[in-house]
Amino acid sequence: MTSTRMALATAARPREAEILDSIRQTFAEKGFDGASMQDLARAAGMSVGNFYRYFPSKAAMVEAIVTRDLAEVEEKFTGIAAAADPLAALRCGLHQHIEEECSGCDDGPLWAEITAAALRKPEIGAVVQKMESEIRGYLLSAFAMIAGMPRDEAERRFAAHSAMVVMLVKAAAIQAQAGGQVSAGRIELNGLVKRMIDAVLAEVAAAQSKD
Amino acid sequence: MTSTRMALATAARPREAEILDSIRQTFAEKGFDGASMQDLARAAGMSVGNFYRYFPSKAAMVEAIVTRDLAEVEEKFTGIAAAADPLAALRCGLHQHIEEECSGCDDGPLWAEITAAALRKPEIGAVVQKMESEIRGYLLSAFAMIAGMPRDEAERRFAAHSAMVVMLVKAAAIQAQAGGQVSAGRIELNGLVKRMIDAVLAEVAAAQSKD
DNA sequence: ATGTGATGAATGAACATTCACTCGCCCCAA
DNA sequence: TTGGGGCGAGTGAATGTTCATTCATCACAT
Repeated sequence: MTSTRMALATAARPREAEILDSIRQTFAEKGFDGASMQDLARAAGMSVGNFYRYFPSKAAMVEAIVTRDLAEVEEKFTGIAAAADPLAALRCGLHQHIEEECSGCDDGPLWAEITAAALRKPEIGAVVQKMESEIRGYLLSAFAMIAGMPRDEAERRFAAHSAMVVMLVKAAAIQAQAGGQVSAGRIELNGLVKRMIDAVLAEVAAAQSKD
Repeated sequence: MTSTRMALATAARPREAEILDSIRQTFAEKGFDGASMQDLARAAGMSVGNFYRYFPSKAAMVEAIVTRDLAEVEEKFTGIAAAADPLAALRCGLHQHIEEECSGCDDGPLWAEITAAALRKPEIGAVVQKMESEIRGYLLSAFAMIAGMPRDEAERRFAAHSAMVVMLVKAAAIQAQAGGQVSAGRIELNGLVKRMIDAVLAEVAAAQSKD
């Protein structure tokens, strides 16, 4: 997804999206509280005063980031829902996401910041909350398709499974950016994360035959 | 572990430990960058000037926090190593830790902050890195006992497993503090986390019979 | 007296937020 | 075609606040 963003960076596209990219990077580099308004404005290539016209507060920035990412996620899930084999498509999509986070796309620091900020600032907590619950919603819809059960039954039986997938993906993204282990260790861990995700999906798929 | 800290809070114990507790809370409440030196000093019940005598920088505070927590972890692992059934002891210890993080002990925000800060500030990254690699080391030693293999073989085969356990425990602690889901949902997720940990441990234990 | 642990006011830098202002552009009357 | 006038993006200096860090000073036990 980052590649898409990068590819279009030079082309004509709404100003706000470009600004959003610079905000992402600045938050990732300096932290949520560490990034000053002047840092953010300068990174966006504009004056401080004008910057306030776009984002009156940091919470508004997080909201914009979340909204855009959520749209990308939704797109992916509509693709999965339309696939001939939703289970395979979901599995593949998740594996790919884990791969991407490991190399190239460095969203880990950004989400570490946002996660931490969400636990302190209620406005941000609410925004992040909403995002995660929407993603869990997409997952549950996919689970319902996979297990061949009504949506509300999937909700009852697989709420924890959806939460686990979200948690694993986020944790893996954050962990992938921790510089410590050699690359071999990271790859091994990523493989294990993928197997864990497979195990969660297997439990969902197993409900199909039982019912 | 928090309970231990709390119980001794009023009794006579080294000053630095008390200060450390107040620092933990302040970081958790205001964030790593959000907490000013004056905030930290006031929370510790002392003047700003004197505070610098104890901790000349925020990195030093993180180092002290990490060092103390690491000592607690080491204690737990020596207990596990001495147990009649190390697998059961490790499993039980991990489950208990997941339980604790869910209710009562709110270390989630603190570790979210430290994790985020570690990705930005190299000094903190190094400290956190060292802590996690030591914990992975304890886990690997336990794995070696459980699987009945030399320590270096465990290191080769289960590096990812140890990293996964650390990741799961941390992610669960952070997730447990996110206010969104009702308590029922949290408990379900905790149960699934425990099962995931069990699955990882089962893989380690399974190596025993094969070899 | 003297050393030790503690204080909190002082300093200058950095911060969030506002505001008076410029400039380029487009629409429309003449 | 032209020119004036309004509109909105963009500026950066000004204001009052908070920050990290230092240091002259204090209380007091020895």
